[in-house]
Amino acid sequence: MQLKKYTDYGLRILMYLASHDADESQEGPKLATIREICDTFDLSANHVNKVVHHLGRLELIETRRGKNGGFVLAQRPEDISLAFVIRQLEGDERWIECENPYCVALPACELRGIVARGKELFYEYLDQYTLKSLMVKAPQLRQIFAAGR
Amino acid sequence: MQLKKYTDYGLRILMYLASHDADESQEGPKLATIREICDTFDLSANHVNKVVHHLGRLELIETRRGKNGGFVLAQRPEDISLAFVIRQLEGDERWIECENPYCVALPACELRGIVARGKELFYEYLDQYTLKSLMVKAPQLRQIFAAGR
DNA sequence: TTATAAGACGCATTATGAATGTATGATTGA
DNA sequence: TCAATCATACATTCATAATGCGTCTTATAA
Repeated sequence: MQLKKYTDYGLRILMYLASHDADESQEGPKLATIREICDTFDLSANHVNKVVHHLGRLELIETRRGKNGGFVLAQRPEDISLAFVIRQLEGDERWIECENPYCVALPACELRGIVARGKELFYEYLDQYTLKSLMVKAPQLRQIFAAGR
Repeated sequence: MQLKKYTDYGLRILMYLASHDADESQEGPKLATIREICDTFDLSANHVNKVVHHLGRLELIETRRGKNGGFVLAQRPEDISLAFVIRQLEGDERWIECENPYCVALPACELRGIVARGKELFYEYLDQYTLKSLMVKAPQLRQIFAAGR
């Protein structure tokens, strides 16, 4: 019972972009690249590649291919809900599996509903927070990220 | 992000025992056996073996070795918190991993605390429920379990 | 006291899925 | 056209959950 690294990477990428965008507010945000992210967080390019692609499909970031390509946030940090990001990247599966294989107790079992409601509470809580909530210490983050490249 | 089958099995075993105990209220509960559980839920004996052992160490059930051995609930269903059972069987790990490998953003990152709090909310919610809460449809469960053997 | 039925428990193996890697295509700018 | 960049399919590795096996210990009945 743990979030996937995949999800973790996605959140880190968004934080990186949020810090990056704020940085260059004058002349519009410069595009970040997969390479940059990998250098900063010491991650595998292939994996980050996939997460970036996924974030693009979710329209959380805008990607641009070709030379000088890259990506930026497609929404304001305060509009990106952590619940949404985590749910999407995790895949929003059931937290407990009752069919497949089928459990005989299922027709009379209360557990499924209880766990499902607990899960919803988790996400409702996360829904109070946005990418902006993660940027409370933005100056420090900018410094960390700048040092990494 | 899903509960382990191990945890699931543990909960099923407890439900089985709760239904079973209530059944024989006259002359004290008869011992259930691993074989019975396996037959009822169609699970592997080896796996159930381990879960039973674990439940015993947690003092949720009393086990008896030797011929005519088996196990019964060691506490009343209303005293067995679902939060406790799930936490223990899951192993109560972090839902997000920030060190190991270490993430550069950690010193300025808000995510860890947010996820940790969400996790606590999940368990606080579960803490409202007990094994007894799972037995709302006890008669139906008894019937299902009886048919299985 | 012996045979047997039960759990205890360590170790080995298998299965699953996350994590990572490789390769190539598509797109864009210089 | 070339090089940089994301897009995407496919393959491989690795971690660990899940399962299996064997043997020990304990308790009871015959």
